[in-house]
Amino acid sequence: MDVVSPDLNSLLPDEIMDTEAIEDIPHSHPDSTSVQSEPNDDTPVPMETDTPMASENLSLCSNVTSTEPTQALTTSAATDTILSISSGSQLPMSISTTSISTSGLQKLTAPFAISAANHQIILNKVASSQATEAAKSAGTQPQVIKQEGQKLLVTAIGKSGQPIVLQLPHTGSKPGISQMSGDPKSQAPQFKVVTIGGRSELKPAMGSAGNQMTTLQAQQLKTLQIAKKTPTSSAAPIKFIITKTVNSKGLSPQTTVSPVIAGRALTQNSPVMPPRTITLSESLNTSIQSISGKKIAISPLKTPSKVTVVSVASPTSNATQKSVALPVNVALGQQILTVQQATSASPVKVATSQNTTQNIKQVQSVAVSGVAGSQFKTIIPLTSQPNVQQIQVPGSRFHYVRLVTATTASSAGQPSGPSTSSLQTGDTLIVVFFWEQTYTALMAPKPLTSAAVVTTTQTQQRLIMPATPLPQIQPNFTNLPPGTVLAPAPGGGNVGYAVVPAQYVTQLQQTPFVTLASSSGFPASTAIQTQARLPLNGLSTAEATSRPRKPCNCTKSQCLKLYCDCFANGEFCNNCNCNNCFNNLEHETERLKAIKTCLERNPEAFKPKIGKGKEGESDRRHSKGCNCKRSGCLKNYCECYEAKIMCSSICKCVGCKNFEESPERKTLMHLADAAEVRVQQQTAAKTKLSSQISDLLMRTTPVISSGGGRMPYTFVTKEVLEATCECLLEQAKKAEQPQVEAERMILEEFGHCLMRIISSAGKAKADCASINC
DNA sequence: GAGTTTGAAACT
DNA sequence: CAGTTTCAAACTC
Repeated sequence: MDVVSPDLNSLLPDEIMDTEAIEDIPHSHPDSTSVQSEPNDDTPVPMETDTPMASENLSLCSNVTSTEPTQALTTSAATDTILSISSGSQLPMSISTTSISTSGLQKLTAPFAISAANHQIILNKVASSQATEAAKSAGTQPQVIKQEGQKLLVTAIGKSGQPIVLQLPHTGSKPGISQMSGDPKSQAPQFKVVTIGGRSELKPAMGSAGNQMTTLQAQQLKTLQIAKKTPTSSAAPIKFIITKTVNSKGLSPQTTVSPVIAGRALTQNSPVMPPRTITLSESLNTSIQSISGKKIAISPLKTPSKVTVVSVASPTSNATQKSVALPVNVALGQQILTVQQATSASPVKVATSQNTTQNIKQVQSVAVSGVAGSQFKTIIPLTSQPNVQQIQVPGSRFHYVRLVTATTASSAGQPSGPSTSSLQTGDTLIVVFFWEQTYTALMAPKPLTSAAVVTTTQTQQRLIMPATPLPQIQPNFTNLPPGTVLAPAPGGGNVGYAVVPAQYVTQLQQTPFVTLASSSGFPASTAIQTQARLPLNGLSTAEATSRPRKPCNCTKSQCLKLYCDCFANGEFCNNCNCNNCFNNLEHETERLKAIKTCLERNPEAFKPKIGKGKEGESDRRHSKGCNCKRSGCLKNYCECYEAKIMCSSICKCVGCKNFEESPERKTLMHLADAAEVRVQQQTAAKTKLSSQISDLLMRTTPVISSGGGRMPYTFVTKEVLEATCECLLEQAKKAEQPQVEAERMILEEFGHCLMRIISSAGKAKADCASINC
């Protein structure tokens, strides 16, 4: 019953394999700077990242010591079941994924239970009903996972400053997370949604001891929630999908990453100190492995502060996937941002479907499934998860889900209630993971170009991160230019992450492939709108309008060098005049590489050259100083002058006239000020005129945009035009002569027609038939 | 708009 | 690190 293959055992650290030992390991304090449990150097740790840091182990395993390897579940006919476990390290986890065969599950006399010990999340089967009892004692409704035909979806939610911690209290033999009482005979596929993250009130579900809970609370542990799903008609094996794991503070020993099949994790690892390494890993390793009774390390969290990002299912086809590790390191000062994508070398089996989606809806969870039967499902716990908000974008096939903490959601003016899901099969889910309020996400062009992207490698999801320094990742993370694409999707990578400041989303929205900007129906209270101030209906926000950017004209640099102002400012080229531009989402790989190169050359390449003084502009100065020789620093060639600051001692300019007492400078400044005043006056006049016109239109058409009213022009339908023309012709016939009189009558009639149209529009009763001569 | 000037960025 | 080249913006005509 407890089966762990010898090979697997050899790969797993002792802490994982020996649950008894794990239980005995005391919890370390969150603030503790010492690692209480060091990884066993002698034991290869498959999921270990290359960073020798303390980490936490997230494991799916049996709480029972595996003494019967031969009992490992063998692949059954129903091979849909996939237990995906990913490694966050660049080293592909050989045991990263595990498939659970239905037959194997049937062998289990006891249901699976998720237990945690020694900061490890252990999904194991329970040999007794203790788990159920424990859960009941904890006051939680026992969650049942069918042994057959069920899919277990595990996800996690992170929050700003408090990444999800995949840590569970030492439950020992009393896993209280989920209890099983499934009907072994049931062939109907069922879903179990394991939500890691969310509210603290769910912690009792963990079934952990009181002291353990304390540890968990201190660690801001996110709870596991297993939602029962109604069985579906088709028999399907259990599918484990761990989408995200975050560890805010590492108390426990080793290991790293923990993403899953389609899960992706951005983990920031640091022993106890601020993380030195940021690992954004996508683990698509889907090596199917038997799990019955085995201990399976899902993804050990290697270090304390881990920020796991998102996890949108990456649709996979039935085709065999290649195991590809695509580490992309972005130098961030001393940090290394690692992006890893790994696909499974083994055929990925996907289960499906609309039934799944519907079932998930029943549990108020969001499942994203691919199309054509080959899909992947992402679990997004919406149920009783105040920190999850679905963002509906009318007209878009893509669904956005915002994962925020309650605090963030509240500050963002989010509705308190959980959002419901309306995802359909084939839809693409975009998870917006907010650490800060400025987080937002957008979809890459590729998914929009083809429906197949949903299930193929073209699918990309991007995480947009704020330009503002992240408490967890700063300061090095700030070196990343806004718009940095963290995870390219080279060679058909399924997922990509883009780090883009929210303020630039507006810019991106203006691009053809951005879909967030949509018509009415976009929730005004959504995070994206409130936080990123996304333009609506193509209208630029005040922020966008106040920040005009000159289009570049690059011809040779591909806009991937600092010659390009767009690139230098961390922006994507948009409406530029550049040629062969690579500064866009379509060239994520190249752009990322260029950014990396620039950062290697100058870690502060993307930092503002003009530092802000602490007390007003007088303290503003160029970070490097200028080197002007001929311009006298009184032309825009000079970066100091261009920034409207005076040269400082660090400048190496020759013949500088850009100093306080310079008469030339004063003259130029006066001229510039005068010109600026004129421009402002002109702008104000235009704005006033525009406002007056708008006001006039509003008065004439009071219901143009409210209450489902239609825009005035929408009333000018073909029928209306025809009727109007008939009226004019009729009037012309009446007039006959003289010509001047005819023209007058025609114009008058035209005016009458217009008035009728306007009147109809105003009454929101557009009826073309009403305009009759 | 074409050509020139300029200085930062990139390169050696 | 200095010198040179490349580049694109600023500028001039």
